[in-house]
Formats: sequence, structure tokens, C-alpha cells
Amino acid sequence: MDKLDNVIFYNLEKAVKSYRQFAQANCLKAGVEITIDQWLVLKTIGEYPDITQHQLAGRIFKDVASVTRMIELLVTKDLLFRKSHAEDRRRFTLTLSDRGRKVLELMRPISLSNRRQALEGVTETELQTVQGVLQKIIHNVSKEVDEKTV
Amino acid sequence: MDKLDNVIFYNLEKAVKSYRQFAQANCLKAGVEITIDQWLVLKTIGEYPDITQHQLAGRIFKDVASVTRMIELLVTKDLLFRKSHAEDRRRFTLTLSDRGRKVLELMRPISLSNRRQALEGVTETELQTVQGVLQKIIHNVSKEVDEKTV
DNA sequence: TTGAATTTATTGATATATCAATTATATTTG
DNA sequence: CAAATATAATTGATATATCAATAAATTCAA
Repeated sequence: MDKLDNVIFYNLEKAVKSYRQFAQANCLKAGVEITIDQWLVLKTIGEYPDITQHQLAGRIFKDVASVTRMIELLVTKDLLFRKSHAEDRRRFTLTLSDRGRKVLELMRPISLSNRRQALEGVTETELQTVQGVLQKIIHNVSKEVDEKTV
Repeated sequence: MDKLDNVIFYNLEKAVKSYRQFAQANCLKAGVEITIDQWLVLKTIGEYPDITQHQLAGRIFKDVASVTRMIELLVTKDLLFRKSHAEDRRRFTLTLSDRGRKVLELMRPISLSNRRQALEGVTETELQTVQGVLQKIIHNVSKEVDEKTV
């Protein structure tokens, strides 16, 4: 036993990667020239207009260094503006450009369709179970202060 | 609505990344100087001693180009041997070195413990449901010939 | 209110991801 | 068998991941 195929984390990775490739391919097919990761950044900025790059990194499970570089790229692509923050000069204010907003609009039906297709045949109950298990895993592995050693 | 937090794929990614960081940190704590990805390569070669790099890439959901570079690195680290394949000169035979086997042994209890900790409080039934849903997703997004267009 | 600690972000180094082009060898087929 | 096709792997280019070191601005505390 102990084979990788039986390990749930192996299958989690497989599902995530398969879905990503599928989603990415569908973006391209629809003519949207953006990576899933870049879309995640734009979408998150849309949801949280005053977010810091640090918080953004946390939300999309990336390193701040990665976020810095992704933002540079999105600015170069004219999807995002970055200007110094009015109240805190350490920060930057990130604003979607017209093109950025347009990309988000174009992506909306695509991502809905991606999810619908991917979840075909999965019941609402199953989905709830999965969400619950994912939350448990996330909780279990998040570094917490070990009571015994405090 | 339509917020990222409610999207199952977002939570899948979060769980995968959280678990990876957790697992990686525990390897380091145990003094094993290897990345999870490198471990995956070694482990897979251990399970399939005559595997091609192409098949290996498929098994661990990576590109053949990535695999080429990871193997170079593992050879440099003296965890792996690579020699020309006896019957097919396009291929290479990948063999674990003594050090490579030792690393796998060291990792065994660690990965078991990682999984046990991560799945604490998750029932066997829930696990079955998750595995089933993952299989469905993987099946749904895997590119298949569209019957209508054939 | 100055000096220490914290927060926000960048940069450099190295590993991995992905695509496209290329090389070498094997296999198929006319 | 020779030519076409397929398979195995590498390389280059670019994007992202991660860690550590650094810089700049802010906040906290003595």
C-alpha cells in the first residue's frame, strides 16, 4: 500500500492541476490573454479595492515577492494601475484599468462555465462535505502555537 | 456572491498549498534537505523502476521539461543515477542511489505523520466522498474527444 | 521625541511551470 | 528498405514560487 494514488493529497493536487489546465485552455479559446493567476490578482483587487500587496498575497496563497512581479506584469499589460498610496507611502494603491475591468467581465461567464462543467454530476451534499473537509485540513495544517511548549 | 471564498477550486488550491507548506516545513524540521516535488520524483521512481521521464511527468502532473531539470538536480545531489537505457537509446534508466533510498526511508514516517495530522477529525466516510468528487472533477476536465464534433 | 520594532514592498538567487523548437532514436508504412 | 511518422528527451524563453537580504516608511515605547 502506501502508493501515491491512494493518498488524498496526491489526488487533490491532480484535481487542482487538471482543473487549472482546463480553465486556462478555455480562457485562451475565448481569446482572453491572461493566466489564471493573473486573473486571480485582478479579481481579488476588484473585490478588495484598498488591499495591500501583502494581504493580496495571503488571499491568493502566494509570496509577496511573486505578487510584486505579477503586478509589474499586469501594469505592463495595461490591466492595472499602481500609484503611491495617499495615506501610507510604503503602500501602493492598485486600480483596475478599463482593460482590466473588461477582462474581468469577459472572464465571468467563462469561469462560471468552467466550474459548472468541472462539477457536473457532483451533488450539493457532496460539495458541502468536500468544503468541510478542506476547511478541516486547512485548519489542521495551519501553524498554531503549540500549547504544550508555551 | 461569486466571491472567491465560496468557490470550491479556490479552497482546493488553498488546502493544497497549505498542506505543502506544512509538509515541507516538517521535512526541514526532520533534517531532510529535499523539496516535496523532489521527493515525489524519487518516490515515483521507487514505485516504477523502469519508468520513462515522460511517464514520470504524467504521474506527478508536471511538464517533461520540468522533469528533465529536476532529474538533473537530483543527480547533482547524488540522490539519483541516470544512465542510458539498455534497449532504447532515446531513454534513460533512472536509479535511486543509496542516499536516495535513505531519503525515502527517512521520509516515510514523516509523510505518514503529515497526513495523519492533516486529516485529524476527518472521517473515513468523508474521505471516500472527497476522493469520489475529486475523481469526478478529474474526469470532467480531462480533455476528451467531443462526440458531437467527430 | 528619539530609537527600536514593525510594516510594506523590492530585489537577487534558485527551483519549478509551461510552451515551442530542436535533436536523436525508433517504429511504421508504402 | 527508405521516407514519413512517432517517441524520448533537451534547451531556450518567460512566468511563477520561495527564501533571504535590503530599503523605506510608520508605529510603538521608553
